Amino acid sequence: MEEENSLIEQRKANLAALREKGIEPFANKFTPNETCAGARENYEEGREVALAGRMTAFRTMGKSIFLDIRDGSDRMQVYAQKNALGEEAFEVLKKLDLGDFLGVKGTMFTTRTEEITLKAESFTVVGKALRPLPAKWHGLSNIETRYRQRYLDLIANLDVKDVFYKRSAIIREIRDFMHERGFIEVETPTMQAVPGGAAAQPFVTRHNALGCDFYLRIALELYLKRLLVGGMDRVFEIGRNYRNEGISPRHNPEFTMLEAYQAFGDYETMMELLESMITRVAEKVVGTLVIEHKDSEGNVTRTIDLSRPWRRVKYKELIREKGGDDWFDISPDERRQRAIDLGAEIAPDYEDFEVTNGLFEKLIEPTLIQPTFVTHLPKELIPLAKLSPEDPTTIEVFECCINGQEIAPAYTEQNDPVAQREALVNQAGEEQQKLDDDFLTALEHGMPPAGGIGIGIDRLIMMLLGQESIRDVLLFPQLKPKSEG
RNA sequence: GCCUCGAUAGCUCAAUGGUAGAGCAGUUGACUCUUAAUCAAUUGGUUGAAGGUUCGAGUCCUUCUCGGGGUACCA
Repeated sequence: MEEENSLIEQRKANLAALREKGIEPFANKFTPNETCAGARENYEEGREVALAGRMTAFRTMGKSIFLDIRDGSDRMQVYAQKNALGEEAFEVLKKLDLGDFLGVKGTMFTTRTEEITLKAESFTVVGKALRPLPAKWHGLSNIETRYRQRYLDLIANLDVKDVFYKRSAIIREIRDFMHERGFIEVETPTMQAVPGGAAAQPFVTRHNALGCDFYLRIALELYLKRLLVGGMDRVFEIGRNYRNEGISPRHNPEFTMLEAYQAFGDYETMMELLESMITRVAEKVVGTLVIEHKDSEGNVTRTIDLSRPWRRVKYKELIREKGGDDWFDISPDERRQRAIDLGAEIAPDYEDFEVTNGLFEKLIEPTLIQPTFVTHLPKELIPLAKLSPEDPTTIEVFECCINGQEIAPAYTEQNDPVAQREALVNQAGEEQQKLDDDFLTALEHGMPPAGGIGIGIDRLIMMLLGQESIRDVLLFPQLKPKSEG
């Protein structure tokens, strides 16, 4: 990026040498008639093919050369002989650098070591690499370079590439699933005048022509509910949320969320939806319901069994399990002390329900490795859901935890505009959702009862693919820019 | 934000406070079935940046930059 080094100068010299011979190393066009994988599948001795790819290995044998080219599908060995290509072309080939893009025409054959190989009859240089690629054997392991220059990571580490191919397959399966269930996919504003639907710090941006600030959305919820009011009974959106908060192995400032709303459903409808969706995606993309997470040495560190049915348990039961049967009978001060004694970090300004929730988030959630629907959370925690008739201090919601993380919350959505306004106005705790009057106006026009769910797609993918950091399922995780000089 | 660990050749890594090194790739040469090709020779460094201590600093100290982990914030 900065000053030249000798490796780059060498490659530039090779580029100039090619041009001097009248060869344009960035040829405008070479059209392969097959992929490397296709050529392997359709192998037939003597079959003529044209393949193109990046040269990733180069083994000269005097008057013959073995080299590898790689495209998006696979690798293919190419065999080049001096007397087949002609002396001039052979000399050109010898001056190519690892990383150059090459088109090769020739015929397929099998070497003595039984490797399917393309015997070159002609080749075209279609893209010259002026910088060296990471070493082929040690690969690229510097974490910062892997994230800043993800393209190098994708070239050097095939398992990284596999993660992102699978990420694509997972999202595609999810879309197919939702469409089969009669949901339609919509797109709602990412720039919002009132950032609602969650209580997170937003990013602010400025619209010059309108002369006002907008917020990047922190949730999709309130716009999708407007669509329920409008008669779109089953809607979903897969989109980016932005939260101006800390970065960690489980948090990136922008992350992908799926939210779905189904009119005349409730939180139990959403349980069935989530179980069906995730088990299907796991079977189709990962090929199993038993997910193994491994450490860097390949030892299995945890096994997640997604077989149905998943555990269902009430929030208060889990709290009593961890905090004692009398947890809800003792005084708030005693609860605070007990939470601290148990090892939960409790800030001095926490209100009583936050103390209990601290116990849940710090000491219970991380232990929920197997899929678990935690239901009936205290009403103070979520203002957008309906109270539970059997216990009106709680709401009809679940948080689905897998792999020690919250993967998906779902509610029986509040559709009473008066109760909704009250819940938003009277929110307890530090963080509050902003009051979105346009949303409340929409509710006053009548929203059907509905079940709604939000699925953290990145965390879901981490769980399914055994990745320990959200950065390893995001192609370009957020990093601080390198300062100049 | 706080705590902590780290940054050495293109890549992966060494180097008691005492001459900055290895493998790979690169360069030159040999070789028409190699595939981490092999063999021979060889180039390559402002040790993340700036100061300081010392006869002497990659190594010790201070500040800064970037990154990893933890923690706080994230209903």
